[in-house]
Amino acid sequence: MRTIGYHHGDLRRTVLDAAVDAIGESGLDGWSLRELARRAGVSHAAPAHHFGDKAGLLTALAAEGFDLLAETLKQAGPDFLEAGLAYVRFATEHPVHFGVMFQPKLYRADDDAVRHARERAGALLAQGARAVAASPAGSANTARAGWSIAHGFASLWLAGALTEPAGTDPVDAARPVLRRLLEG
Amino acid sequence: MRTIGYHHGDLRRTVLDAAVDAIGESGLDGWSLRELARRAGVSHAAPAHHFGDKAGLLTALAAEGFDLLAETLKQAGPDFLEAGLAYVRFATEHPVHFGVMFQPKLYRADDDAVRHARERAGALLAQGARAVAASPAGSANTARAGWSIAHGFASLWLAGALTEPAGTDPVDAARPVLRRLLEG
DNA sequence: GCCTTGAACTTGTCAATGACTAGATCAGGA
DNA sequence: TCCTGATCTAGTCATTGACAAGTTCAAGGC
Repeated sequence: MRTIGYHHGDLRRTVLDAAVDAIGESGLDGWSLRELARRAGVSHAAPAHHFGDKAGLLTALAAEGFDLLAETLKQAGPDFLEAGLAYVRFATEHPVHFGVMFQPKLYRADDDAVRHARERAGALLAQGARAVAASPAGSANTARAGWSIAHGFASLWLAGALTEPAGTDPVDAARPVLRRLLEG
Repeated sequence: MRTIGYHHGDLRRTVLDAAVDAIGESGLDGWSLRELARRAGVSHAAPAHHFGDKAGLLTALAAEGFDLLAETLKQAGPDFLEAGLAYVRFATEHPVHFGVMFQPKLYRADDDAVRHARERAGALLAQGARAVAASPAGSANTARAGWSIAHGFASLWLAGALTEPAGTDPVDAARPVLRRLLEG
């Protein structure tokens, strides 16, 4: 990969990574395409070639996020608790992706790449959530309950709403919480 | 209340409402202070007098949101299921407030009004979540589980992630899901 | 009735941004 | 060698957020 000269060589990835950094530092409002271009050392219009506009960049981020989530869920297997913990791990390890993914108004949710990745993750998610279903009658609601509790815990954790001792691992903190759904 | 003349009479509320409308229509990126000023029929700098800057406006929105949530929870009483459904109702009836509240990077989370309102809502929330706790030992985690499942369901609903028949009431849809936490 | 005071709002301004257009550079294949 | 498409630069314009300074108005003291 070349880093100097007319052609950057890997601008798309570089800008994407810079966006994750910038959003992670300053939130979803604290970044600009021009700032990303400056970080990458290219002209202010270069990112537009790869992403079109701001929404296009977030669309790419969302698609990447659903892909990463699908991979994480795949490795966790079909067990509910493992899938739920994997969900929390993904969210806390990729907070920017997670934050963008579930705000469809920020990007083009009907984009092909996004839709495909989302469906792939959705299938794996349903598989994990189905594992917690006792009675077939309530399986749909049980699946929703499983997704909700994992998603809710991750969201609250990222929002800083859960007061935990500093240094606590979010996955460790999530385990006894997710278990509550199994025990009653 | 006067609507014409040099003094608007109720600019703060008008701009706040306009912000909710604008964000509801175009998302958290699709609005500007100047657009809100135009909608309210005042000069482009008028909103700044009440909110300082963009983050100031979102801070006011967040504070209002926590207040509204506290009221809703108060009416629901200490029962977990009722509190959880009230939480979902609040989120779906005030999606913009809800969306802002749990993105602390968008506003000044250490603002006095916000902190006060958040603590008030938090106390009521803990009360509702405690009602689901069976064993005192697990009560902290059970409370977290209750909050997580309600928050998660609301978030996924607002994100359009839950595929329900059109016209379904979110509170009705949430009831059997939240119940899963009680039944196991 | 007059003046003071402060809140509410306007006008003017500037750097920064998003988006667009046209053009330059480069790599690879026919 | 030339052609084609992808990649990036340079230039531009309306819009925006933020700030400074000035204007209007209401309410209360005298």
